[in-house]
Amino acid sequence: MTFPLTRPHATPATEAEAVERQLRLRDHTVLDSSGPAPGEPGTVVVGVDVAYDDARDLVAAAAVALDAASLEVVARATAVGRVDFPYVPGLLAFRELPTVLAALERLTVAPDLVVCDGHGLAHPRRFGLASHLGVIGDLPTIGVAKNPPPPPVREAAPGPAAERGSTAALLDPATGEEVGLALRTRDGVKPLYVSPGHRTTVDDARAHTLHLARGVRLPQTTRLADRLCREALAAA
DNA sequence: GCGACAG
DNA sequence: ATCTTGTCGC
Repeated sequence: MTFPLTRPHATPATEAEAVERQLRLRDHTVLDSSGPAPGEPGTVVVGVDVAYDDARDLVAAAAVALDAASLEVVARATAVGRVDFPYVPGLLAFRELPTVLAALERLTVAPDLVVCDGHGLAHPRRFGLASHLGVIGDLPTIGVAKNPPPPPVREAAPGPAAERGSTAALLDPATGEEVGLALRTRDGVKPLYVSPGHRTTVDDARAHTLHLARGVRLPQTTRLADRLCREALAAA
């Protein structure tokens, strides 16, 4: 696949420059349109993830495409690159996206939805990894993270009930706006933190995540992409 | 001033 | 993210 308003993302030289770029891209985020319906037959859901090798300074990315109804794998792709931006909470996209984009370009099918391993709207500046990928690739995206977003985003008081499907709002303390959800995908386990990225809604993030995580905590997309990028890294 | 901080 | 065995529970 090819990317429209895209490409040659020169890595920012400083954190300040990265933040400026986030704020500029943020204006292009679309949050008032719903993505595809969960489990819609014929739609393609793609999971992306990355793995690092600090010793060799390498990063491997994987994109795994599933049929939204059957959850069968329909395509896979990987890419390996060099790490050229440090890990900075709030600026993950600049570390991971170049390689993720390379993997997505090698995918032979067009994603109807991309599930990212990280936050979307639930981000200190409302523009997490999932938002960034969505805008850059003009793709519907959602963010699914294993840990809460960095402050000032905070979880609404009573944590989610212990049952699968229960939620607690993630709020922007300044505006009171709901930017995502803590979502339990299995009874009695730690919740996931989901939020819309681009061309999706909070409820899309919730519904798709639940649909993709049947009997397991993490979405199938994330599990498969995680496994594949580790393999790609080991083979590099 | 000190701590917290997606992957 | 990554380094890593066994162990508790359904």
